[in-house]
Amino acid sequence: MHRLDKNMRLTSQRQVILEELRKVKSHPTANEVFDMVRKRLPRIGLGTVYRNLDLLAEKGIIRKLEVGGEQKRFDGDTSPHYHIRCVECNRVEDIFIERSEELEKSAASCCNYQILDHHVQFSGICSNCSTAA
Amino acid sequence: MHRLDKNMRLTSQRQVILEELRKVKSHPTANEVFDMVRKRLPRIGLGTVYRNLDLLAEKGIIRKLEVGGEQKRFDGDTSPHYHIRCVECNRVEDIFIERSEELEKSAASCCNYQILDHHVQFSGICSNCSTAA
DNA sequence: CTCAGTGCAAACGATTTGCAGGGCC
DNA sequence: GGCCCTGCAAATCGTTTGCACTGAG
Repeated sequence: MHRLDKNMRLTSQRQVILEELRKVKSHPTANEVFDMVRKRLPRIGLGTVYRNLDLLAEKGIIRKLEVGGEQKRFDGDTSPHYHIRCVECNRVEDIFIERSEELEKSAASCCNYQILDHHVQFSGICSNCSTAA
Repeated sequence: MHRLDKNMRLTSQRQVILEELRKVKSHPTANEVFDMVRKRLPRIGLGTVYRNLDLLAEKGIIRKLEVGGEQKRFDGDTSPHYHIRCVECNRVEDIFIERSEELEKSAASCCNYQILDHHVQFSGICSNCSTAA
């Protein structure tokens, strides 16, 4: 685990949630994480999964994605990158293109916000779905 | 109203919802639209508001925003533009910078998706909140 | 007249929360 | 031993939906 707050305990639940999330590249929902983790910790509760995902995201150890659709998704990879979502199957994948600093500059010059961050969200049709159609 | 489908009727509810949405630049949630519309049509139901907002968005007459936070927001302005959300007060405002076609090109070359669209979502602190803090 | 659209209320799905007990530090 | 964290279940919140009725075309 990265660094924990002084008062943040290293419980087995927290550890397993983080391990499982880092294993996959699928940007799972809380429920999917729950299912993954449940195989190793059968008695874990869904509430615990939600609480830990939120906490880990707050600490910057994982990333919480707001990529549209109904459920939030989580990403164990915190390196800067964008995302694309398939409008057919809702799969979410990484887009590793260089973060555009130009974007924040242009935005800063046309509104009076102190800009903190930006994210680019692509949508499209994945190769799987385009062959299926 | 723009153009309607052959089978899409021009009800007063639909008309008022669109009018009210176009009046504001605040990117209201469904509930906020409901409150705005209710002043003119006191007996309208929340379900009707949801149904019409979804329908209008589907037809491309308005835009449905997935900008993070819990509720979806709606934008009566369909011209291409980005958005910024204040992390303090959750206000959402328009960012009228040129749409970057470069982004979609770079994304296309690093994943095998047929790219349909992209949206840039900025986050920051609005002038109101930064003076208040 | 017909059928898309409505009001209403109940249903739903994702997420949050209260609480009593458990286990990390 | 304190108190953060857990499991569990009930509560909450945004949104959707079933149904009988209404009104636009």
